[in-house]
Formats: sequence, C-alpha cells, structure tokens
Amino acid sequence: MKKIKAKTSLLKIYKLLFDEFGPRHWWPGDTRLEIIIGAILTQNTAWTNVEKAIKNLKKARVLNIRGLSKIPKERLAKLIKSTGYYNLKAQRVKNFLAFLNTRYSASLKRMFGSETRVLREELLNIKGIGPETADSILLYAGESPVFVVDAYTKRIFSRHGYINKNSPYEEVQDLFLKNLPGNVKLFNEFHALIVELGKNLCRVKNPLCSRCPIRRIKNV
DNA sequence: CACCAGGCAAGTA
DNA sequence: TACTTGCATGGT
Repeated sequence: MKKIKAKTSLLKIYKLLFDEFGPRHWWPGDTRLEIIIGAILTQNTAWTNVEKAIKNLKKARVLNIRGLSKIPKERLAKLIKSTGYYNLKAQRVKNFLAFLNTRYSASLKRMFGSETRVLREELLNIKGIGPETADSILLYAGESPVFVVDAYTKRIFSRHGYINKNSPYEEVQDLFLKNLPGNVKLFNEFHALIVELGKNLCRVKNPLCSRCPIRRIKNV
C-alpha cells in the first residue's frame, strides 16, 4: 500500500507566493467606484490599457456616479478606447450605473450594505457582469470575504491536481472558501498573487514548469 | 508576424 | 450541457 502524501495546503501555497512576489497592493484605485469601473474595463484586457482609460475618465471629470450616468455612451466609448471592446464596455458601464441608480438610488454605501449573497446575484443579473467581475467588485470594492477565481486560478490549480481543468467557477471558488480562513486581506492578496504567478511563470503548457514556486514544495 | 491580456453573452448542436 | 464566436485595442 503506497502512502499518498497530502497536497500542500492552500495556506502554505499562499505563503510561498507571498515570499516569492511580496504584497501586490490590489486593487489599485482611489475610490470604490473606480475599482468597480476598473473591474469592468479590465475584462480580457491588460491592466496597463485600463490605466489610460481611467486617466481619461478622470481628466474628463466623469469618474463619478453622476458623470458616468449622464455621459453619452458614444463619448464614454471614446474615453475607454484603449481597453478594447470599447462599445461593449461602454454599455456595460452604463448597465451598472442604471442598476446602481434604480436599485440603490445611486448609493454605493446602500449597495454594499446589502447582504453579500443577495448583492452577488443582483450583480450577476447585470448584462456584462459575470462571476469574476462580480466577485472582484465584492472583494476589492466592497471588502467582502469573497474569493475571486480567474483563468489563471483554474489553469494553475488544475495543473497541480487540486481541481479538474473544466471545473465550474463556483466549484473552484469553494475549494478556496473551504480551505482558507474567510479573511478579506488574505483573499485580496492571494488572488493578486495568483495573477502574478500566472503572468510570470505559468504561461507555458508544460505542467512540470520547474521555475514555478509552487513546485518548490514537493508533491504539490 | 502571432499571441495574449486580471471575461462575458449569445448562438449553435 | 458543452463548445464556439464576437467583441477590439495595445504590448511583447
């Protein structure tokens, strides 16, 4: 009977990544609204392209609830052009503001005062906000203990045998929720570290990528 | 030149 | 249910 070693705990992996990359200081953004808009704009897009758009919105003085509510969609699209999919994203930003204005009478404070599970469902009902964007909003703007799953999370943790590569979003999320303390700061940093790892080391298809920090613990 | 980037929705089979 | 495709600019 061969002994099967337990997998390295997620908390150990977190510590390993933190030692490797250090604090990521997420989410970059001055206000909750800026974080929310950034979450929409960064969909399938490099963050550097989002920074330009955020700067444009600030310069045009529309990065606030009233400004984004009133600005014509066409003008908004021009301001966020650098993020790609600009027509689509302009509509998505508009969709969020319409929701915020009608459901929570234009108050982020009231919105985040809502119960997390309820608010998550409401956000998912907005056209253009899927699970990753909704959870990013809840964690980084709302500071709720929600774990954000992205393509890197699935790729890395399926490659290392923690999940199947085609596991649905909520199943991957549960792995982290059930094996980590529900701590906002931890969830914040862990997701950011996973993105950093994905960007730097795990792009190759080879599952035995020797430079991967996770591999430094045997049998991970 | 090809490929990817902190996805999502709608359409097809 | 499980793929596929449109969306589109900017960096490497």
